[in-house]
Amino acid sequence: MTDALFYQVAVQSPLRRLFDYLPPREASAVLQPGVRVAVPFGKREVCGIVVAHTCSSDYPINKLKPIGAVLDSTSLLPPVLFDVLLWAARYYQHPLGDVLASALPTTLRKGGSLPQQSFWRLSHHGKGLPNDALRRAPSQQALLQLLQQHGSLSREALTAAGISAATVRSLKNKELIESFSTTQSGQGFDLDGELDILAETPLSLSVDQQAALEQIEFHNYRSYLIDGETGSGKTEVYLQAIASVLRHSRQALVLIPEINLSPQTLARFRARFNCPIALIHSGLSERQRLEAWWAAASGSAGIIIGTRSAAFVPMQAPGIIIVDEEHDSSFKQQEGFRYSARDVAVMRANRENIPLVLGSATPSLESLYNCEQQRYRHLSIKGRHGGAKQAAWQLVDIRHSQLNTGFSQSVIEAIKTQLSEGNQILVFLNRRGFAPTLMCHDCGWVADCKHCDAHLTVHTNRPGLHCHHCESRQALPANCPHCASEQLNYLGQGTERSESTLQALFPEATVHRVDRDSTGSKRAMEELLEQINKNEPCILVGTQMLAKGHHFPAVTLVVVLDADTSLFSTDFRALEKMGQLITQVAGRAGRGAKPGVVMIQSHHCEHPVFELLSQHSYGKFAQHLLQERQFSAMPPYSNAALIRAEFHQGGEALGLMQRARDYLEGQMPSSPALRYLGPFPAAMEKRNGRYRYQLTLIATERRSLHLLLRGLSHWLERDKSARKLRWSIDVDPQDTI
DNA sequence: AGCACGCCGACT
DNA sequence: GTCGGCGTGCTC
Repeated sequence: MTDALFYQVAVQSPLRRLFDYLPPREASAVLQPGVRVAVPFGKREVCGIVVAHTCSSDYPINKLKPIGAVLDSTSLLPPVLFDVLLWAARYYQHPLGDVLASALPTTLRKGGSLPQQSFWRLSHHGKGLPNDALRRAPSQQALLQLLQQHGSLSREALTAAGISAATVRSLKNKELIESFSTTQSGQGFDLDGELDILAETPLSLSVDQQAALEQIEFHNYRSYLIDGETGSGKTEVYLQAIASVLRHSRQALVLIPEINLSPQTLARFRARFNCPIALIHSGLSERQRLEAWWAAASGSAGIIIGTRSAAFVPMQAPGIIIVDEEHDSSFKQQEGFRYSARDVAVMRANRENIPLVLGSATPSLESLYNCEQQRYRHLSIKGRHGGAKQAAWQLVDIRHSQLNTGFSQSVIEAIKTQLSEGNQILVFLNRRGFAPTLMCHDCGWVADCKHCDAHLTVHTNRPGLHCHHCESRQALPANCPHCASEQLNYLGQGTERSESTLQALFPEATVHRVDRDSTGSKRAMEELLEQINKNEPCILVGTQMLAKGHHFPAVTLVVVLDADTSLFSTDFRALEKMGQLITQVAGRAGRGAKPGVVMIQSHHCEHPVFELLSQHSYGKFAQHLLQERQFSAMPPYSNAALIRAEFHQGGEALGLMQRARDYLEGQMPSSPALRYLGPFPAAMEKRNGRYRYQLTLIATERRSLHLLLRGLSHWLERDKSARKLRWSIDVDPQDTI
């Protein structure tokens, strides 16, 4: 019993602990952290990941089982990334097995192997042939000679050398050659035979761009926030920073929001660099995902562009991480492992000792705060590169005014003028469907969802009543189900209604609707964008899909139909999000000599945020919000966590949250430095048939919050009644507190 | 999460 | 008589 050896293995399960195993029966060197192993787990065999080895185990030794097969000779996760994953599991209070799995494509998670490449070589028999063999079959002879020269060649290399599949097959049938496969190798990215990494001359930089680029230190960690309005040329700074990294044979990781990678942006990357670019996003097939992941991990890709999950992709030689549109909420995963890819990127860059560049025209309050605290370096890029003029803002007070299904007279006039001048108009309304409510005029009955605390939305395009919070749908009734009246009224407006209103007002104009219903598929969206980019006069009506990432050079008028909903939201980030959205939309208005106009309809035009935003100063607006957050000691001036519970019977979920609060207060009593809020019903108490409650923790000290959450996660895991209902811990939550 | 065991209703 | 509903318990 001198040199006992046990392995601590993480398996994908909701249990926040590791499992001890005996070494595999077949002797091997000590397994390193990150190596995948097949282990017996309950009644099944699963793929686990070695986390550590120890010389003792708390578990009864006679109950320990040995590791089955060892799946990797070396770890798939480089040590620094492995540390980042361990950190993330602790920070977000999530089971390590799940966290480690998020760094692997599904194939590898389930124990599959790395992409294999098949090669052909001479068989034993083939090696013995004289040089002039097969003289009468020239193409077969050519293949033999190639293999004699090179030893072995991949299928692709043979095709490139002009060898047909038929030739290969004949030699195989004669048993002169044989195939074998190995893991695709990829040491360092291939410049495609070019001498320089650059495939084109970079654009010349403005003074601000140059200054920003010069601030970036490439050989150590530091975070930079590049703050520059739409069109100021952030992308060019990224490209030139990436070029420096590639010249040192290091890789660049670029994180982008979901759905945000426009073909134009990708084309720009491809045109600039002579190196392979790996794309990692949700649209990939499993095969493509594995290939892209391996291109990053093996080092064959110089640039990796990906959405949230790419924050965890292994890299052979990381050189820089860039997070574009860092304020975007899609960087935060909203279920399961609730991490923020942006914050993970900061930690990863820190551990890798490489620069991190965050970019946005409308930075998050968190990042601005970090600049204030000197944790990030703030780099501003001013002025639009093309010299386009700033958009003019116009607040439209709609109190007392006659609205035509949501449109004020002055907005209608403005649209008419812009159309007559051959321009495009963008109408923004954050509500899908035709009308958010169906109500009986005679008895007041309202169409409600059976499964959610929400009204059903009237849709005319795919006619029916749809719930926007669960899957439920039903036909549009002809009569009130309560009093049989035929007087059913549509209250309020969604994008479908605005579309038909605009079409009625401007029968000769083209109206495009852009929302999840009209452009469900990627293809539909691309076609629409192509149509819009012909720059012919038209009206675009849509939800926030319109605001994200796309560039519409012919738009000269932007209309925000309803800015009021965000002013009175229970979500403490609603104002921040509204300011970001409106600023982003406004940034797209105007072209060349034609300045844009932004019209905002509100019942509360005197609200200070409009004043701040309309002076073209997102910065001042953000400062204002930061002061409010500081005053109320909310994030980023404090640290928040949200404990949620849901169940089809409300009482039990609420009861659990109440007991969770009691437990927490027993650990650390409430104080100004540690506030407990709730448990309260969630913003929508019942959703999809489940009753939802939440408990909020707000702490000035991150450390004490984490200590508390650590205890709570174990308490919840041990609690018998908690096992049957769904609960979660959300660190740095995005939504309602 | 999976997967088993376990004890009560409508089917060949 | 059994197929199968999902409650409850466990995984080194």
